[in-house]
Parts: sequence; C-alpha cells; structure tokens
Amino acid sequence: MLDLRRVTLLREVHRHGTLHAVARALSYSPSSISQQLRLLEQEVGVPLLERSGRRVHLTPAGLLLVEGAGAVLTDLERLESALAATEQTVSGTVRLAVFQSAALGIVPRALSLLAERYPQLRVEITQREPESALDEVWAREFDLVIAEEYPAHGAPRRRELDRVPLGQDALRLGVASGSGIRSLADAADRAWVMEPRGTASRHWAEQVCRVAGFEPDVRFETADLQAHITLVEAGHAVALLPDLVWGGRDPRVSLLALPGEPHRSLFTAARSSTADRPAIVAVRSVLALSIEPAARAGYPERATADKEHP
Amino acid sequence: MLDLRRVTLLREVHRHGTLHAVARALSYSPSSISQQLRLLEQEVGVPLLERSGRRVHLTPAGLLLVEGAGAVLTDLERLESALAATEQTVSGTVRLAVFQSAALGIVPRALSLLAERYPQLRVEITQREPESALDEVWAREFDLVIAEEYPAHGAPRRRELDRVPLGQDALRLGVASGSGIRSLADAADRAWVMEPRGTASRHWAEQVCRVAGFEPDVRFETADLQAHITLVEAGHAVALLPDLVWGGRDPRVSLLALPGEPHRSLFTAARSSTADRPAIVAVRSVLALSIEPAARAGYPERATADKEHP
DNA sequence: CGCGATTGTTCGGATAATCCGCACAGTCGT
DNA sequence: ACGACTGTGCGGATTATCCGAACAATCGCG
Repeated sequence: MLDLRRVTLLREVHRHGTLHAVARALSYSPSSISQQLRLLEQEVGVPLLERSGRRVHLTPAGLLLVEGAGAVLTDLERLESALAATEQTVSGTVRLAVFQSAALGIVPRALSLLAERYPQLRVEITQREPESALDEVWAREFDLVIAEEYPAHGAPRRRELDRVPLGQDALRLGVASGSGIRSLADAADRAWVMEPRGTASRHWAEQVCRVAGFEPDVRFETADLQAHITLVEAGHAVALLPDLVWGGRDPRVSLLALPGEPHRSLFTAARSSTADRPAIVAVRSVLALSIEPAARAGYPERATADKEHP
Repeated sequence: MLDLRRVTLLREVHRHGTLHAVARALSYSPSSISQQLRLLEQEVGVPLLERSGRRVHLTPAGLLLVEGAGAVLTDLERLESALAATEQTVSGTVRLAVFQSAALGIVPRALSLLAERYPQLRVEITQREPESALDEVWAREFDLVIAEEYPAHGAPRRRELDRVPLGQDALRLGVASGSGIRSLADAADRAWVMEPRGTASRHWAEQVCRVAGFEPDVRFETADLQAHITLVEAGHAVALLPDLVWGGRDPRVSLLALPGEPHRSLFTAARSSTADRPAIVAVRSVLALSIEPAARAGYPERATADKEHP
C-alpha cells in the first residue's frame, strides 16, 4: 500500500523544484528526502524523478501520481473533518499563519477568547507573509491563514481554498506629529518607508502616489510594519499604514485620510476539505470577534457578496 | 495526516470482530494491534472502539472512518494501477490464492508460462479455500484468486470484485477400478468421502445423491481432494471428483459420468481497482492458457455472458 | 458455582525503520 | 577555473514499531 507520507514528499518536490528546498520547507535533511523518494520509486516500481542537470523534475508518471494523490489526500482530509464533526466538544490542533499586523491587532484578543470558549483546542500560530502563507495552507503546512487583499490587487484564488472575508482595514497616511503635512500631496518630496518590492502592499502604495502625481522617494524598505512606525514617529519617513498595526492602542503619529478612503480586505482561507472541521469553524468565529471594532464595522455589507464557498 | 496503515487495522477489526483474530490474520501480535489502534484514536481525537464485554466493537465514528477509508483506499489503489500501466514491461508482485486442485491442475503450467513471458513479474501463491479467499482478496490480503462455483450455488458477488470466468471443470463419480459400479445408483450404499460440512462442494454433492434417491453414507470428511483419490483408489470410498484433480495425469480410478454432466465453474476475481493492472491482466491471461484443454473447451460459449465488469 | 479459556491492555526489551551529518561527484554561474 | 549549488551514498544515532510475558475482566462449560 502506497505510503502517503512519501507521496507528499513528491508533491513538495513538484512544488519547490529541488530536494534541498523541500528539506528546508519540511525541516528535514536533504539526504532523508532523497532516501524516501528512492524508497517511493521502488515501492511503485516506476521511475518518478528524472535528473536534469543538477536539478530534478518529475516524469510523466510522477506527475500523474502527484495529481492523483491530491484528490486522495483531499478525500482523506474530508473524512477526517467528518470524523471530528461527530464530537460535540471542539478539540484538536489548528495551525494558523498570520501576518505581522494581524498578530498584533487580532491574535491577542483571539487567544483569550479561544482559551475561554474552547479550552480543549490547541492553536499553533506562526508569523508568515500572506503571499507564501496561502501556498503553504494549500500544501497542508498550515490549516488556516489570515491574509490580506489590497485594492485592485486580487490575491490568486485557488479553487481548493475556502475563503471567508474577515473585515476591512482602513489605510491612512502616517506622518510625524507636528510635521505640518496635511494631505498626500504634502508628502510628495518626503522620504518614504515601504514594504519590499514584489509585495502587493508595495505595488498598491506606489500606485497611490503616482495617482496623486508623484513618484515616492523610497528610502527605507522593510516588511516590518513596526519599523515603519518607528521611522514615522522619529520623523525620518512617511508611510501608508493600515489601522490594524496599532493593535487597539492609540497611534503615536498623525494619521491622515487618503483619497477614496481605501481599505485592504482581510480574509481567512482554509482548504475546502477542512473548512467544515469544528476546530476551523471555531477559530474563524473567534477571529471575526477579535478584529478591531472599527474594521468589523465595515464588514457586514460585503459579507455575503464576498463569500466564496458554494 | 491520517496513517492509512492504522486505518486498515480498524477495517480488519470491523471484519473479524476481535483484535486477536486481526493479529492472527495479519501475522502480528495482539499487543501491536492494540497499541496501533490506541495511536489511531489519539491521532483522530475521537474514540473509535468501545469495549463490550471481553470483545470490542466500533463506535459510529469508527464505522464512519472504515467506510470512508474504503473509498480512499480504492482510489489510491486505482491510482497505483494507473501508474503501473505507464510502464510497458509487466513487473511487480501479484499475490495469488488458489484452491488445492487448481494448484495441481493449473498452477504448474502457469508458472512456466509466467517465467517465460514475464520474467520481471513476481507471483506469490498461497493455497486457500475459495470461501475465505474471496473475502481475503476483498480485504487486500491477496490480489487475485482462483475460485469455483458449483451448480446452483452461486458464490456471493461483491460489487468491489471484478470477476472473470476461467473455464468449466467436469464433475464425475470416482470409484475403484473393478468395483463393478456402473452408475450413481450403484454407489448408494457405499461409503463416501466428501469435503467438510459448510462448503459449497459438500452441499452440492449431497444434493446430487438426494436427487438420485439416496442419502450418502459419508464416512470420511476432508478438504484434501488428494486424500479423496487415495481412499477411492484403495476401494474404501467413492467420491465426486472434478477433472482438475488429476492435473493432466491419467486418473487411476474409474470415472463415471453423472446425470446432466454437471460442471463446476472456475473463475478468477480481483479487486476492481486493481483489475486494470498489467500484472493482473498478465496473470489472468496466462491462467486462461494453463487450464486443462478439456476444461477450456467448455469455456467460450459462456465467456461473454458471464463477464461481469461493465 | 468454579474453573479454564479467551479477550484486551500494559510494560520492558529487542528489532527495524527513519533521520542526520558528512563526504563525494556532477553541474551551473560568474 | 573556481565556488556555490545540486543530488546521493555511507555509518551511526534516534525513533517508531513490534514482540513476549503478565495482568484483569469476561464468558462458557462442566
């Protein structure tokens, strides 16, 4: 009987391209990966990997196995969910991936509520960038993710993922108190701090500036929004900041409204095969209660329209 | 991720009723079974077994898991078959269960042909009674079985099993040479040797005698048809014997035709999910060539009518 | 009613599977 | 041509798995 653990390894090889990357992603040594794949090949009796240069790629048979295994794993996971649903107490483990500002603005409250309402439930939280986190949920490295979507930057929608809107997070221009800046145009020639190139956040931020008629002078790049705050506080830069970074505390910089009052949409995503698990449902319900009241306020009118799972 | 090996154990518990029986069937110790099931329970977080007296039965959740796992295992096996079909050379292992007279009448020729035509193929042969063998194929303990069906005693047909007719095996009355018996009626007051009570063979044999107007005096009971021959040869008993027991050698007893010239139908059965595997197809084709020419002669006219897989 | 047989479970120790670190050969980019 | 990659074997350590024996509970049979 085909060992599903090994087949998962082949899946990851197809995803990452190299054995070293798989080893890194799953916290194994490259030699283990190599050995297990060799065992898988002799288990199936068909060559699955082919060396091309110093890399490897799947043979047609390997690709067939990966695709078929996806369906099997999904069915198995669905069965697990049905099994968990027979119990009335919510228990088990949920591996949750969150980005930094959600970790500060949502998670603390959520943890208190979870401990109170579902003491049997174990929640493991890891900080991860939204872009990679969605892939990792798909690859079963996490069960649930809090992700974001910037205006006009729809995140890729995989059919296997169940997406539920969580709220709207207002985006504002953050400037040092007493800097004299009163509008976006005033910040045109200031130094900016933005997230690294390639992120949806960065792309959106640059677009905002260009629409306002200037190219931002990006002098600082970091994914750490707390660093953004520090730089803005000290007057070294201005930044576009979502409300969530304040985590309920009073902001110590001046926040100015942007034209059109833009928001980033927050949502959670889980694999469709696990979306019915009581543990997932419970965490999601608690997360919805834990979001900033201001953000939640903007939520109901979009709730039904955005809902994805059919 | 749910370990399918452990789920299989639960399947077997549902099938056999007790952990000891599972241990016996799979050649494990009872303590291993108990430990693995305990691990499975804490893996899913739901109680699957319930002690009732000194036995144990599945909880509703356990039953749900077993049923769902059946579908998953079938899909996985189908995937394995598709994978094996990508190779042109027939290889791998086929576990074949045969009953005794098939082992003598078919298997030797089949092994020669297999070694010649499919040297890469490994075939493991186990002697087993047809009644249990069909169950064991279903439970994945064997991949293919040669089974029999006596007139008016249709073997239970599972939907998951793919059944292919193999041939007809004539049944005759065997008596000692020079015993003076010329018909079934002459054997009415002789001592009989028959297979054990509960087998289809036995039930059919008794019916034949009753239709002929007498109740057989069954003085010897054994499933070993070679022992039947020995007893008939020595003149201690008469018996109803299929032609296949002679394995191509000349019979050393007198064989008399029975009224209606009855036959037992031989067929092979494999799980539907593995019926497409090249290895299974190859073994079946060789088996069809290896059956006694006399038996194969009666085959073609029933071939298409009996074919099951749609 | 009592005794033996059977069943499931637990505990220590043996066995086998798995994983790691290291060294090596081949390949790619600079 | 060199260094930084890639994948892959080998020996040893770690871990999971399995077994045998002992135990309590239950059932069947005399």
